Amino acid sequence: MKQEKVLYQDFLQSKNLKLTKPRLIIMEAVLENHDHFNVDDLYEQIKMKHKDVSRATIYRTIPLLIESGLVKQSLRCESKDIYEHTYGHENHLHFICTNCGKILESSFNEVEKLINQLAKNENFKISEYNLGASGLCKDCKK
Amino acid sequence: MKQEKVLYQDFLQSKNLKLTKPRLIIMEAVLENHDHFNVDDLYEQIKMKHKDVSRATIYRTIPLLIESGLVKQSLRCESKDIYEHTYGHENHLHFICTNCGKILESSFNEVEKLINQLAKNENFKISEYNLGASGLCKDCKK
DNA sequence: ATGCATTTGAGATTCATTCTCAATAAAGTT
DNA sequence: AACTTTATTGAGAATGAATCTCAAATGCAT
Ligand SMILES: [Mn+2]
Ligand SMILES: [Mn+2]
Ligand SMILES: [Zn+2]
Ligand SMILES: [Zn+2]
Repeated sequence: MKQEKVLYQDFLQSKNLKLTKPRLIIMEAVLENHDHFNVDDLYEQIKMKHKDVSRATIYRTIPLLIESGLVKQSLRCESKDIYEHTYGHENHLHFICTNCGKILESSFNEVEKLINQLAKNENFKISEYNLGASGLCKDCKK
Repeated sequence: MKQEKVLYQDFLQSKNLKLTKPRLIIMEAVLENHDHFNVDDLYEQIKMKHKDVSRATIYRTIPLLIESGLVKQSLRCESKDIYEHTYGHENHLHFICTNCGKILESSFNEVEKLINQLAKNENFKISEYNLGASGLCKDCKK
């Protein structure tokens, strides 16, 4: 919790970026949110808390959160980019139900190893995994 | 080559969809294209051949090609949806270079097995895999 | 050929994301 | 605490991919 905050602040300083109120508000919202979220979700979440930040600023700040390692762009849903906060969350893959939209997560230690091997064969340096599948969840299967 | 054409025609008939000139032109363009392509790529490719089809029709036809199993939505690049034709192409994963944009492909038989197992644990029925990673290709690594 | 339902093309529309720019806030200096 | 400099913000305009609309064209069964 504190850890991530410090990480972000250090990141901003190292880039000579100012520690502004909106940047802190957005970071806190992101850390509080343990789901997959899009920009509008964040915007509403922040408004609920009686804080206020414009959409433009959220759009501008997300790349910073990504570069600092707190957030990852994870999926696309309903033609919107979806994010999730990653610090402290293990790498995982997504099973997306095409019927109800539910997103299941599943950890992928072994898969990771295999993919690393494939990347090595290609002489490719992975910086981010993007693994998933779509189909039907157990409830929608019948 | 013929195989796919027949498959597509059968699909259209089974859905009571008409076998129109634009639908055939688009299908042929897709089959000739062994790369990853977006709608504009297809549009230009078709225009080169002195054929003519509107963008609107391409947008409308791609879902049909996907449903018929000839095409798969594969990636997003420069905020455009990217497709590739799948019939006859083995399942594969994508390594995308964040520096030069190059896309490497790598087959994933073993990975597939592991993911199938994970899906089984979740009682999830996979209909489409979506596997990849971003990072630096061998040329951009230095 | 004729008639009817489907499909097409052109342009309008939508909507997520990015951009612009005047007003504001951060942070360093006196 | 007031002053300076420079980055950042908010509001709304702009962009652009994808979708929609509707009159004209086409496929297809008779
Ligand atoms: Mn997730
Ligand atoms: Mn591919
Ligand atoms: Zn479901
Ligand atoms: Zn590269």
